[in-house]
Amino acid sequence: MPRPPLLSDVAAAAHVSITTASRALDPNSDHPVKPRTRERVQAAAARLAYHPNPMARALRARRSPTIAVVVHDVSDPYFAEIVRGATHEASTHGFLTIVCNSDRDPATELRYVQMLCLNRVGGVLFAGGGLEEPAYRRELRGYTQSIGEYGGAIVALAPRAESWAAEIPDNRGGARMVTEHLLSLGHRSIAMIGGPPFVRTSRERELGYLAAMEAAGAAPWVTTADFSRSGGADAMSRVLARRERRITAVFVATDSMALGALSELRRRGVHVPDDLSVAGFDDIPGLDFVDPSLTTVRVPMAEIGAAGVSRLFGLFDGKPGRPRIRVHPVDLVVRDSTSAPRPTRAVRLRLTSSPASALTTTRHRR
Amino acid sequence: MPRPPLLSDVAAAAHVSITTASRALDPNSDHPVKPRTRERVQAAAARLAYHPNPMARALRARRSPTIAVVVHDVSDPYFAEIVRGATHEASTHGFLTIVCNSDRDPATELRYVQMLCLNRVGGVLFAGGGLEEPAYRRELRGYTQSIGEYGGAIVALAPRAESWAAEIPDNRGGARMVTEHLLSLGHRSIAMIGGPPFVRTSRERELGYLAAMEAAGAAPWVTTADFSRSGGADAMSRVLARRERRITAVFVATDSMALGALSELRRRGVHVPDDLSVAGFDDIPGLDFVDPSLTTVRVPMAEIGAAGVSRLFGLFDGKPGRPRIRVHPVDLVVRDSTSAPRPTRAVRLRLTSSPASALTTTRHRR
DNA sequence: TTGAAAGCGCTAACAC
DNA sequence: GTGTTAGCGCTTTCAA
Repeated sequence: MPRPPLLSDVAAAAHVSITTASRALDPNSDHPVKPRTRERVQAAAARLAYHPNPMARALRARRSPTIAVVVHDVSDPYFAEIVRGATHEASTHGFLTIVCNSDRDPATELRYVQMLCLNRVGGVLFAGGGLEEPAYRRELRGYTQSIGEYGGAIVALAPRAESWAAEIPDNRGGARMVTEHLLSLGHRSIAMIGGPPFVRTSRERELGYLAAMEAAGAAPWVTTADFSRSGGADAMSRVLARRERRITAVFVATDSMALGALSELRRRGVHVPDDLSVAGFDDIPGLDFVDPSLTTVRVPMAEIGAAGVSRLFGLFDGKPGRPRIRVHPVDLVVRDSTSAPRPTRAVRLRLTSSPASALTTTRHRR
Repeated sequence: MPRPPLLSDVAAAAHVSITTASRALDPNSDHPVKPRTRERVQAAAARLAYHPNPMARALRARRSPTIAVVVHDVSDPYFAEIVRGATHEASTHGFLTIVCNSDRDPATELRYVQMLCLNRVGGVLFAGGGLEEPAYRRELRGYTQSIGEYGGAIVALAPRAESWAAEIPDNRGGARMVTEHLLSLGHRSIAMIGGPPFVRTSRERELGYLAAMEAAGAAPWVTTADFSRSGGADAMSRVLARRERRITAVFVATDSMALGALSELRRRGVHVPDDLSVAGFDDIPGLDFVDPSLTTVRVPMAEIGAAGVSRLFGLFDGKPGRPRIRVHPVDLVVRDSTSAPRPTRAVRLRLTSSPASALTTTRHRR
């Protein structure tokens, strides 16, 4: 196989100059080209199987046909799903997707963003939350600013302090919804295992929980953990250790932590949902296969990844899109890990007085 | 912030030509440069925070400082781990990593590889197995060949028909090991749920199982499924439906399928490991948190991803590395899903009595 | 030891 | 409508 065909080959084959060939092949060009000439060029290009060299283009356009996704951890199903959605969408635009795994380390993330900036990627998706730390934010700002200067776009897929365009799940609404589900089953004593307090997603989910609890006149109780399975397990121990009041249900801020929590409960012989109801958040793949299958809030992760990419392309074309922050609706998915609390006297009273037809209202959208 | 500094800025600041500046800054250049000049240039570069433009370099070098990983599905923990290992290693070399998600669709994979080829990526890691289909192989060969022609490297991370350099897990040895573990516990009637027969990884794992069974004089029995959880669940039904001979243990070719199999057993009230021992393969993250925790074969997925990238860099430097196929050792990880077989009677009772009562307990299956 | 000049493959002023 | 020319930012002949 000889060297790949160049634009000059096409031009020669069609008996036109390189410029004309370029124009005839560029669909976005508004420069006039005689229809017959265009045809000839296109035919030649097709015959030679010509494909423009993206690097030469990129050098000239000062921007490469790639987008990047910055995640905390690709092995986390939440981020993996986002990456899947994003790569798919990007490929439909003829863009390649670079994945940067920060390992939750600010320095690593910063190094990546610098490389992205140097490489003039078309756009960057920040899939996870950012630190509030001033030094980090300042340096990040420097890079993202220069990305903006050469025409690159930035979109956040989680709530952040930076005022970027964003495509985020309805964390607060979802948390309220799942808490209300628990309340409607008759639970009053509902604890929450939240994510790290300095992450905005954690805060939003906590706010939803608090709002629902307050509206119901129930007393909230929150403990936090990192987003890991083992963190969830440890937090669950803390919930169980609490003696002031018997907890009958726990809302866990992410499915990963909920999985850890479930395993801890199993270890201790606490039956779910009979002894304790547990609900998660995200609906990562495979929850149908755990025992008991986990009630959770479905976040359209892949769709959010794809929407982020679409947003990026919108920004290229100069349309910022409003609102700046687009919130994606989430669904409550009721499975087997939640049920009415075990009939202690007080609880039974409530159940009989209020028609708790919870299961019929399970899949409302917001 | 003004425009990023160019090599010409550095040259001007150091009072040398851009040629000299380029040479002074290039560590691989063997062209002589007076030490004092070099120092001056380096100082200027540091002062201006100069970073060479990768796109300009790439255009000239006809190769970009990126590698790509082609996976079947990033959401599959197996591939996600490989991606994690690969991106990490690539970043230590200053390379960015492109992720291509084929969705197990040959046409999609082919489109991606073409884009990679056009974009002159430095190297490509094929993380999954390939099809045997001639048309697919021919077209793929065309692309990979031209990748080779411009100096790009290719490495496989799973056994393939193509004669590329490869870094693969010891599928056969691992399968033998886990089957021997089952045999040593006293099992004789061990079924296997294999992967798709046209995937080499499946075949290798099956070969390991068969070898162990044969060596023990035990009769093998294999059924296959795609690599999904639901496929594993269905296959487990088939195992249980088998009546010719009582199965006491099942080796499942991947953890994902094993997870599906476990959920099916739970649904039917078959206790693991008392009624049936189950072992998987891969050791994807989170297996400690399922119930019962799964005995499996640990594949160093992230290490294989990283080794693939190292291999790529070795190939750049012209050292093919031998052997062409490097096999990574795997470990048996014994957890709670395997134990000695129960006395005959009890098992038969459970197995025959369970299926009917099972269906009532399922709710949300997809 | 240094520098001038010619590209890498493409796009876009600016003529004609 | 078409072509000529000048770069995008860098590396590498070739000459001095």
